[in-house]
Amino acid sequence: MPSVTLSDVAREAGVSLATASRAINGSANRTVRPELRERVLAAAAALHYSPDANAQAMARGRTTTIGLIVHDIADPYFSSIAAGVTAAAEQAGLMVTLASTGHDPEREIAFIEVLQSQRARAIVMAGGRTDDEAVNDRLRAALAAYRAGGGAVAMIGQPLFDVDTVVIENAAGAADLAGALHGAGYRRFAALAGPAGHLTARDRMDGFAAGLATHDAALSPEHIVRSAFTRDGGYEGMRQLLESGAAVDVVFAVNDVMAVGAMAAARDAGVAVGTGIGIAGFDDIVTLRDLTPSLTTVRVPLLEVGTAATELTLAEPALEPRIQQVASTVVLRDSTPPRT
Amino acid sequence: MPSVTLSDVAREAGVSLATASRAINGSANRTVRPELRERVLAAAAALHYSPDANAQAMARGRTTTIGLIVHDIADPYFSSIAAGVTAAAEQAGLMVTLASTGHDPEREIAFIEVLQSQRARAIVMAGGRTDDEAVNDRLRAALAAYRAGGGAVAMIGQPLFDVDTVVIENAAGAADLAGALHGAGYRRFAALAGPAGHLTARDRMDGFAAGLATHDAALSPEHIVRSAFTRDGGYEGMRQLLESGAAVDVVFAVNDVMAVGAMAAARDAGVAVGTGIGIAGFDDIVTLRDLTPSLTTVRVPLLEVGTAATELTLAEPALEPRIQQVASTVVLRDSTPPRT
DNA sequence: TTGTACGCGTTATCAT
DNA sequence: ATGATAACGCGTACAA
Repeated sequence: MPSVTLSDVAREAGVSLATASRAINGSANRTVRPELRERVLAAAAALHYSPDANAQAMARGRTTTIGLIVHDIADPYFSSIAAGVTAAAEQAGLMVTLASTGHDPEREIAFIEVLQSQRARAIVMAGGRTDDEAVNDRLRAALAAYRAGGGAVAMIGQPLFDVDTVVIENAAGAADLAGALHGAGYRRFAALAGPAGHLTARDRMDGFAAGLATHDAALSPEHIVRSAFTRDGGYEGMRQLLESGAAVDVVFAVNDVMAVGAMAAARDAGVAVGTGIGIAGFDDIVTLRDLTPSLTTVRVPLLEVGTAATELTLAEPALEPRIQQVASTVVLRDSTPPRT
Repeated sequence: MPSVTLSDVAREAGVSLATASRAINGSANRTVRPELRERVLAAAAALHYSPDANAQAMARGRTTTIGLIVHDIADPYFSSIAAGVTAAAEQAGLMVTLASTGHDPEREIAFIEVLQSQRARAIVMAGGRTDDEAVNDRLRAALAAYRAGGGAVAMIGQPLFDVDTVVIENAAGAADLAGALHGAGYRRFAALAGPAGHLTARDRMDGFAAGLATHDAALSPEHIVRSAFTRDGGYEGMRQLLESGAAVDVVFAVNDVMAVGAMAAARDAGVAVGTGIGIAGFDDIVTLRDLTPSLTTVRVPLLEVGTAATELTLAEPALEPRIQQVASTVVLRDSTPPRT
């Protein structure tokens, strides 16, 4: 209601609007006498002046907003990334606008358009993509339109959209994991591979298989079960695997939450995780570090992934899309004890 | 760069700016002939027109933004709330601006001011407060200034700031938990009480003690240990408790992540959780539902808390601050098996 | 139903 | 160093 404007401050201080503006934003060349400056600041304080960011955005032609689009902010994978993004954004003096899409590409597109309307400086997009090229094309188009308007974009995951991307070493990490498990004495492998079209899941599976191949081991097709990329998917997949009576000594779940579901399924089936059957995941979700047995996984520095993506969008635009790899490292824990 | 404005669209469609505006925003009384309307929409599509949200905000005098302030978005407690807020916001056609403060009140205040600058419609603030009245007063002042500007505020936690609040039944839930544990046969209680000034921790402790009193049981002071409101705090507190050689059969940690730390400490000390010593938490963090043994806790419907808070801010402003209780319910699990 | 013109709160250009 | 004043992109009385 008592929306006090810069004009009010100027009048109160007995100076012109221009001077008030200069005194307050204190931009580069603040050509304003200290005396007046004080008067203005005092007036502003007295009137409880709060600059209107929207008006500033209009006048300056640029906002102070960065958009973050994730599949599900309640998922620890994404919330860790979000923590990195908010930290980097604050560092840069930006506010982050959060969109949680519930895995719906339509909403991703809608949010991109909204962020474009807000004239957000940049958009960070996280979350595994699928191989649905119809959807991908529309996403590409939305991003292209946004970028045409001067916005920067950074993706997190795999380099799919010809924009700056923070690439998570899914294949390499999974390959390393395969090697480590083989080194620990495991020989009969199975995998909870996630949904068919899921690219992250696919990369991890491919990497795991490649890693096994390095050691003359292999993953027979009947030991690969597909299910949702979620805790319940992991549970269901593991249940099926156990029910099939497959002779397996370790199972790789393509992410930690699926591994958690798998552990639960094993327990429910009376199979001891660790001694009875090994289970490994991917991501190293912090909240899950105290599971029993502790979960073997591949650590992805999610927080840094978030900050890296944010910084990418803030850097000088490059001609070529930048690809920034972040290393993933194997963490062997009790869910895959050495097999003698 | 090729920032196409409404004027461009109007010109392209051969109509006035006003008509273009009416045709596109399609507000209540859209007094525009279908024919022209089509022309405008076609022109907008052809030119890839994207309305400038900032300009709209200025002209309309209100934004489409709601702010969310949390302590740490990576914490599952807050990310669950955030999920509720984003969902409710999308429902209402609003974008949420996220601030993760790292538990720093100074940054909370700073963010409130930024959100005020953005002219955000509302602010949802989550996160336990302390009894530091100096800080609380400054927070109160910042919120008052924001509200004076016409913004709505909803807090999540305890009714501390004379604003609409979604109150989590900390005391009642803890009391119920105490009763349930007593009913399960536990008699020698201990508690990891969190930091001294932490109001949420205090409420839960008070409730727990009250619940015990109902059953003629009690919590002796030497069985109350104070430590950080975190996983590591729980670990450390439990370690101290065990080291002290206290004769205890169940320990109540004032939140789930502390309980997780406590479980880890018990294991490291060779004490079996469940059969050896009972452990209970508070919150029922979803990601933690697959712990072994499964954790007895008090469920707080965090997602609904988030949506409820959001809806409170969007409702017609009331004269009195609204207080909305959300029920918390005891969930007995394997970490506190019946004691015979 | 449509168009004209003003206002929203700032920044920035250009004189002074 | 300071002050008018023109943008910025849009919504909306008011007039036609």
